[in-house]
Amino acid sequence: MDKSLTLTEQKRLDILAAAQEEFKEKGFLGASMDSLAKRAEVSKRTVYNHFPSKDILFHNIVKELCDSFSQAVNIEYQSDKSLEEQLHVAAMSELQLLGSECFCDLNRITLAEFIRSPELASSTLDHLGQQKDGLHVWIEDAINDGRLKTVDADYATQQFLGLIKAAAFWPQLLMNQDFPSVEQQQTIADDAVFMFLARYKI
Amino acid sequence: MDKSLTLTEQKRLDILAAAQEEFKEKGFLGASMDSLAKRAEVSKRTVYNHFPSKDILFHNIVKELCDSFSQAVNIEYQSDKSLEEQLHVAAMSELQLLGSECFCDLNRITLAEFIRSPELASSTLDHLGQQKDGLHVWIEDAINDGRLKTVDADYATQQFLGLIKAAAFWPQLLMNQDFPSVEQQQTIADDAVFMFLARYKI
DNA sequence: AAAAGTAAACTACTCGGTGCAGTTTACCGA
DNA sequence: TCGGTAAACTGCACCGAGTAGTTTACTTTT
Repeated sequence: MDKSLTLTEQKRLDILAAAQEEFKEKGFLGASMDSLAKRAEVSKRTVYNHFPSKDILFHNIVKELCDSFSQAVNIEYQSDKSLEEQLHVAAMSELQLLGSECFCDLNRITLAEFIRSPELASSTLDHLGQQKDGLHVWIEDAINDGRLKTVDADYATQQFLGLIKAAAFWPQLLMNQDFPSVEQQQTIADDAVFMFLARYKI
Repeated sequence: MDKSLTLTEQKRLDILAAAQEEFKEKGFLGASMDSLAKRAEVSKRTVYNHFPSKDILFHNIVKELCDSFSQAVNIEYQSDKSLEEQLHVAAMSELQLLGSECFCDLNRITLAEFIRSPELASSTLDHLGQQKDGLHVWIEDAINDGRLKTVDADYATQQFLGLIKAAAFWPQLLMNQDFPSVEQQQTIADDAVFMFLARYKI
């Protein structure tokens, strides 16, 4: 075996990559198995040898993409550091995630289908095991440490991420806006931290 | 002419109503003209007599729905009232809009298609003439009146609405969450106003 | 030689859209 | 109020294109 994988595995990867593009561009219904096979430079039969149906292929794509983000935003509460500093790191790390190509791809692929059938959304997210958001845990820890007011951590997480996504996610997803520059990201993060702590810091 | 419309107009409205449901449930690609005609209790030929193609029918639906929201959130800056009070009114009025059945329908129908083709999004929004957001103007006025720090009004509007939508729009659209109760809406509005003014009030 | 890949034809649909013959409705002059 | 005409509606068959998925007969990899 030379540098890399067996041919079969390589074909499988080609198919997954082509399917990801196809689904991203045309959505689940619009994607065609013929066009997808052509894209992967693979016979259609080979596609069906690897993935028995379009649905199964789609779920594999979604799962693969989700797995690649299972780590999510990892932030550990540290009682010896300032809340500002820690939250700023969290915000920048979230911004980096939002700006990453493949995270955006995942959302383009899934959100359109999720809007149409929210039950599919919840079932998919359940299946992936709702990884408790790192920020959520951080807020709980900060509350328990007596440094944040006692509030619903879910709700507060929503607010913090909402501030960031309003500037660096939804406009890009829906309106093709450019992703913020690094300086703009700093501003977005600063503002989110400031507003959040203005409301919740003790 | 009495209250009721001519039969032709009535059929037209039946078709539009059925099409709206069909598109909402199945999306543009998933919607079928046959199923839609059956829903409207109308011959398929009649559908095509009123609307020459599926695309044209779709655009009519979108336009109709958009028009019904052209007023948007109307808020007039008043220098003799507190910023808190005015913003709170704006937030509650935005929340009412987000909670309205038909606004949600519009978004279910359009956003899924917009995610897939942002150029369609911007062309549609251009065509509808981007009504300058009332809140945007309000912020500019408040800045000019020297009561808010000088900032990009677009960005600040985004933040304010982001705080609200994070709790009362996206979770409902994507995860089928219940719309916030009136008390929850009060909390959401209070928080958004507080955090916004903490950052921008002079 | 077994396992996997290939191209192309094929099945059994569904869909957007059209044509048409016959029926219903709206309307207008008498 | 009546009768006739034009326009609109109906149902159904039909077209061409495209779909997911299968089968076949053949070639390449391992």
